[in-house]
Amino acid sequence: MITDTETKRGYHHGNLKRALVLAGVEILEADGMALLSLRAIAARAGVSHAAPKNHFGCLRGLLTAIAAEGFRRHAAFMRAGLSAASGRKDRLNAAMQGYVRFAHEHKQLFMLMFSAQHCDFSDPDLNLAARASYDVLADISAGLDWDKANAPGGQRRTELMLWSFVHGFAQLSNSGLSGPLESGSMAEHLPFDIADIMPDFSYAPGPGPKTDEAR
Amino acid sequence: MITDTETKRGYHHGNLKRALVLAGVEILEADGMALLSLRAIAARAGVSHAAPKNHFGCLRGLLTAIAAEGFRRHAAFMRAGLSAASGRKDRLNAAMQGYVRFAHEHKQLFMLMFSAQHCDFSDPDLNLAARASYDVLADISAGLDWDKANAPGGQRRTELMLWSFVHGFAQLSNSGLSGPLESGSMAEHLPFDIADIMPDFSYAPGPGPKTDEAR
DNA sequence: CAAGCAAACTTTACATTGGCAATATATGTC
DNA sequence: GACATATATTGCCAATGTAAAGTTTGCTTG
Repeated sequence: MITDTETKRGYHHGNLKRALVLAGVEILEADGMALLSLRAIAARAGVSHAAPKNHFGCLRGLLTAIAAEGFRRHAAFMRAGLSAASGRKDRLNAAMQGYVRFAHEHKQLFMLMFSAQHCDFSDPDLNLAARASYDVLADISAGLDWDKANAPGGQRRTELMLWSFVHGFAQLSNSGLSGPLESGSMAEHLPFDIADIMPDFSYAPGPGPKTDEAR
Repeated sequence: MITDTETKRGYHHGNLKRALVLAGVEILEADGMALLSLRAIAARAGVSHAAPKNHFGCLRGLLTAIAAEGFRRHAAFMRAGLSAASGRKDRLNAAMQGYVRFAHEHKQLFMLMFSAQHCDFSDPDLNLAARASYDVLADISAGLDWDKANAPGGQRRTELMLWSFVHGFAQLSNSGLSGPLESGSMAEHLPFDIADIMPDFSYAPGPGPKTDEAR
């Protein structure tokens, strides 16, 4: 019987599909995107460079699978930081800080995860993983009335706003373009507390009239 | 005398450096990033594949120059949309909408502009161009008191917030990851009016009390 | 148990790519 | 006009992704 661990017996690998994804992540974290070639991944998994074709169609398919793994770790990362927070606002902040911290601690993987050049975003598996990651933020922001207009679809817009904001910051601070703009430590975490910049947000338990309690 | 236009006389090109950048942008817009090879760019400019080395060191250098050109067009794009707007709030909205619209109408170029894999963000020229683009948003947001805490460095933080927000939205809507989340038309422009989501921001001419003109 | 068969992996081959070195040609300066 | 320099070309190389054909393994079926 073949275990799920890194077993490998002779000709047949056992679980090459998983091994390739893991090898890819390792190379990504160790050497960066530039050295993440199909041949390098295959070599690290101990197979020939043509082996991946059986499990993923081409390089793009393999990179897509690696990105999906990245999204799963991304979601887990946010949830882990979340468990320490108690209040609703604290939880929201923790999730967003986790988002940025993951991007910072796994620059290359994060870069791949959002690279349309390398990944196929129409892939169901990647979509599912990305969606799960998005849902972490969405769940927390449930009931958060950030959209004062309270228009139909306001919840979705609030989620998308949160995501846009935190993702843009992560991307910019990672790119180094915001580097010359700000001093170093700022890039490692969100320099904003949601409660500071958005002092008027309020949690609305029901679809009642927008309360202006926070002013 | 050699003009700045697409002149080319015999062996020496005249202004190959510029021609290569333009050729790169054209290929990018027509065929996408996947076909943007050093050889393809050189061929389109009508020179051999080794010619670019004299002007840019390697492919990375050329791509960096193309990205810089992208940032200049990006800034010009925002400024163009800006001229139609009158009020301060309208101008802020116009700039942000312009940001997103440029990203949408020039997906590939926008992608390259923020790709750390292809560009050298430490390049002075690219930095200058990116900074100029950033300054469009920064100028408009001058005096915008978004940071309620009004802490020292609040202006910088406000700028960075705006940039993060609009850039994140552009990136996500371009990636198609927000596609399954929202209906199509939403991706083409910011579904938020700054005045809607931020009804309490106020322009502070001096350090006086924040006026509530925007409601 | 044997034969067949499909899946998994390897080997080989090939077109394309970016970079390097050597060479050729044009431009400018004395 | 001659020499130095900038500019561009040719030829070459290692590395890459993909495709096709060949080999091994494990499962199924008679």
